[in-house]
Amino acid sequence: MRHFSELSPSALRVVDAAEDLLQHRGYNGFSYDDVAALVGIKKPSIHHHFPRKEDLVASVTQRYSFRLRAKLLEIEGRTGDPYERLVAYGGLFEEIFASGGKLCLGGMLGAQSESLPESVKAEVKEFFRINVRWLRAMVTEGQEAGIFRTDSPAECLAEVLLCALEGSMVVGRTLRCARGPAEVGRTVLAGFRLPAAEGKRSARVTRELEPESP
Amino acid sequence: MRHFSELSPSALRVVDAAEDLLQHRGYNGFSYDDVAALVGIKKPSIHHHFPRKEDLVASVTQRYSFRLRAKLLEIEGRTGDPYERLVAYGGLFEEIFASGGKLCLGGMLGAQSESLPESVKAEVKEFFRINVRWLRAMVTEGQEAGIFRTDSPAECLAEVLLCALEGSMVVGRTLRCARGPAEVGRTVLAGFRLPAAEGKRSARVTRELEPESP
DNA sequence: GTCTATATTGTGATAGAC
DNA sequence: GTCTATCACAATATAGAC
Repeated sequence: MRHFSELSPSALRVVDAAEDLLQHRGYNGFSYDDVAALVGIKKPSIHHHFPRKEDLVASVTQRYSFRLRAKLLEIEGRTGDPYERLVAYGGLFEEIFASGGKLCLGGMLGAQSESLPESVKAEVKEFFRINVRWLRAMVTEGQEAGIFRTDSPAECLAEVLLCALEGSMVVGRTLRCARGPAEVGRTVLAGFRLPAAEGKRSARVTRELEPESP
Repeated sequence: MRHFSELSPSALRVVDAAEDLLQHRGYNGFSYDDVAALVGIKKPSIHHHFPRKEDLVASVTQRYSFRLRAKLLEIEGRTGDPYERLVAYGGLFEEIFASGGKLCLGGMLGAQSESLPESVKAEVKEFFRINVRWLRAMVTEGQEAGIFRTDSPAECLAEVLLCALEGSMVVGRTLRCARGPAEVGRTVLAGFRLPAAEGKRSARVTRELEPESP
């Protein structure tokens, strides 16, 4: 697959439109006609940029993961405290959800996993791996700093936060009175903290993240 | 809509097949032909029982909620301890997920909410309401018994557990190494408990659930 | 209740002109 | 890059016989 950084301006507008449609309606919930209508060109022009739907959605997901990495880096630059970083991470989900009730692209495609072409499934898997890897590193820092519980492995706490945030969008989309991702995230994180750590900040915040290649 | 208890044996087999397809592939991920193939009859016979897809899926969801109510009652009969009850609740999600990687029907349809007919959306909403109402009652009992944190409202903790369990199926379906719903549920619940309450059981377990009508 | 046959529309995709 | 025209097929849905 061509990397999205090599896409033409027109192709990028197609990716923008497809991303929005995907987050609202899922893989089987939008058509090339829908994309064409949003972009303001005709259906065959979409096929010119992305011959198959599979190509288009894989590109959208690839860019989505790239942007996630940038946001995680931005959070790392904003604060060194692992707890604050995880709160900010929940803010990413809140931001998406508040922007018109969109679902996380990973959550939407993950739910529809069994209807997806392999290439798309692989991109979704990579998206979740990026999340879990980063979260695990943050939780590990918090545990080593003595502010997080250690009765569960870091990876388990990491996945719990991810699952709760993904789920909060699914439930919140249907149940009007439901909490948003930000509040769900804060509540989950409160359960991670050791009672003695209330108000405490991490002493060791400069530890580098492990490199991304497995 | 006709109540599912009045459905003929043939119609029930249609509902069975549609439920399975819905949990695997979602609303736009299956067709009347798929249902017909599973049941072993032809497409127009499906239309005879459920004229529109909307009718079929609404019936599936209605029955799904009914069965949930039965399972919640069964849990209440099994143990009086609110913590144990919530662990058993997580077991319901584990059971679904372990049964061929199915998603919770509510989670699947909730994600695709914006592609659903109104009648189906209403049934999904009711499904989530049943969950949250029951969970809130259990959490409240745990709080009053002094085993759960009270720094968050019962409804907030209730929604966190629901969201984490729904999310665990979405993430777990894509990420092979992910925790299952049961472990996610137990980890969330560990975060609900007050440190002093470790090993403690609720003293007051006979409180009735509030009636279902709001 | 089930079937064959058919209508209608939508959808992913291609050919080929500009 | 974009278009018109078109294809092949799948999907929801209906008519009417058995």
